[in-house]
Amino acid sequence: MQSLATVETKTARSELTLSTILDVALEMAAAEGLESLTVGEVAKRLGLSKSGVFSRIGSREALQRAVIEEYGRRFTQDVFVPAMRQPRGLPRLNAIIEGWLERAGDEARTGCIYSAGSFEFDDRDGPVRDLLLEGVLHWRGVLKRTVVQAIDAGHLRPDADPDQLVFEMDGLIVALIREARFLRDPRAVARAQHAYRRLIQSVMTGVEATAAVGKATI
Amino acid sequence: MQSLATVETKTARSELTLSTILDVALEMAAAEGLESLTVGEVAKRLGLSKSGVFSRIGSREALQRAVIEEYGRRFTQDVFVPAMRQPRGLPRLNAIIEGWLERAGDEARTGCIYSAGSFEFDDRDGPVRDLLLEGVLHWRGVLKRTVVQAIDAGHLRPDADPDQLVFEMDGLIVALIREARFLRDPRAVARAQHAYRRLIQSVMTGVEATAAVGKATI
DNA sequence: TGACATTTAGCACGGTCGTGCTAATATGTA
DNA sequence: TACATATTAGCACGACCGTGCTAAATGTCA
Repeated sequence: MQSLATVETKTARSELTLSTILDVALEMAAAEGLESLTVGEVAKRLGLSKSGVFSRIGSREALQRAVIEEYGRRFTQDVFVPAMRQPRGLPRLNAIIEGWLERAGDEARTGCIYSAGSFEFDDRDGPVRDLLLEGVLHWRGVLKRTVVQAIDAGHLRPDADPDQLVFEMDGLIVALIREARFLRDPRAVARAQHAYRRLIQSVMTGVEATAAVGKATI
Repeated sequence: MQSLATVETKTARSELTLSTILDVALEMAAAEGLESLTVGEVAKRLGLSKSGVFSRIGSREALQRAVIEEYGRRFTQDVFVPAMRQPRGLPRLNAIIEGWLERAGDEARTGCIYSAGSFEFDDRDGPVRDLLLEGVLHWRGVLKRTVVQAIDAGHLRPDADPDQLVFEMDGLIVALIREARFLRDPRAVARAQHAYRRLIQSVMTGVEATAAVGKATI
């Protein structure tokens, strides 16, 4: 009973350090990958001891999981939440991809945990992979619903294949990140935008849809 | 002088074990990534001692480099060499992509060193990254030349942007590999083929070009 | 068969990793 | 101020890493 209260007081401090741990861990994981996320390195960057950090996070894997979840929250906040303010159909779809490409372009420096993680954990089963997969599938689900809505609204051709479109759009993000980070081509974002424009135009229907694309400045 | 002869005799045995080392290292690197390629694990899989393996390879990094080069040779042999037998222009381009997608589909199980390596070494400079980059740029160069030839031959529209096309095609491979390995979707190859067809048709010119695509059964 | 060169094994070193256990410190309360 | 409690540091353990050094095994040739 009182232990609950004391727990709350206890967590007051430690949660603050926990959140700073998360911050630095997120930065590390984004820059160098989830696998090179290391307890000692996090501690060093914070000026803490290794065991001090460890006692907060519980385990390395728990830290990885926390990082993934926090990254996912921020991603949703940055990309999907703003796009939801756009009207259904093509405008919203454009807003999602526009924001996504923009963010992926920024990540040329910081890195994307989900894209890099897709290749780090394509062969390694376990909770971390599960969490990554869950995030990817979630966003693809949102994307697919948006595509379906665009079809229903008559913005996209009724014979368009939503799964195919989702594959190509999500693939475009991965391709963009590789182009920017590995090949270090500053034109990567422009190329991805160009590819998206071609893709969407090949499944668009009428004139007002074209106007919508223009409005979104894709 | 005689030392040269003795060197040749000496290498007779060791080169055999070296090539088996390379074989197993290639398999490991393809399955789990270049970074998780480990001297002890290679030794264990071969029933050799760690130092026995080490004395052959010189260093871990040298083994990684050897693996990359051998992988590149095989890739050239499997994809580019056969495609070169096709006539210039679109037929050859189709053959390259067709073979590439096919191979990438197989790699759903084995893995692609260059694709995974693009994300493993996007932030880590050094000789290994240089070698990976060299390979990627080389194939993209071949791909670009082929695209230019297809434009010159009138198969592709003269205003087509070769660099943009190369980005999209190479990106498609990366997207396919992620789709197959991380998301484990068996329809990945079909999706990538579909995407390629749409891409190429958006830059094609006439009727005989369409026939060429059909001939290549893409 | 015996001498020799080559190839492999044994072993140790220093390093980093994740993770427990225990002591010291900082904090909040009576 | 003194005490209880929450928070962090210190330290050690076992595992694995790459890499040298030295001895043993293996094959080759006179």
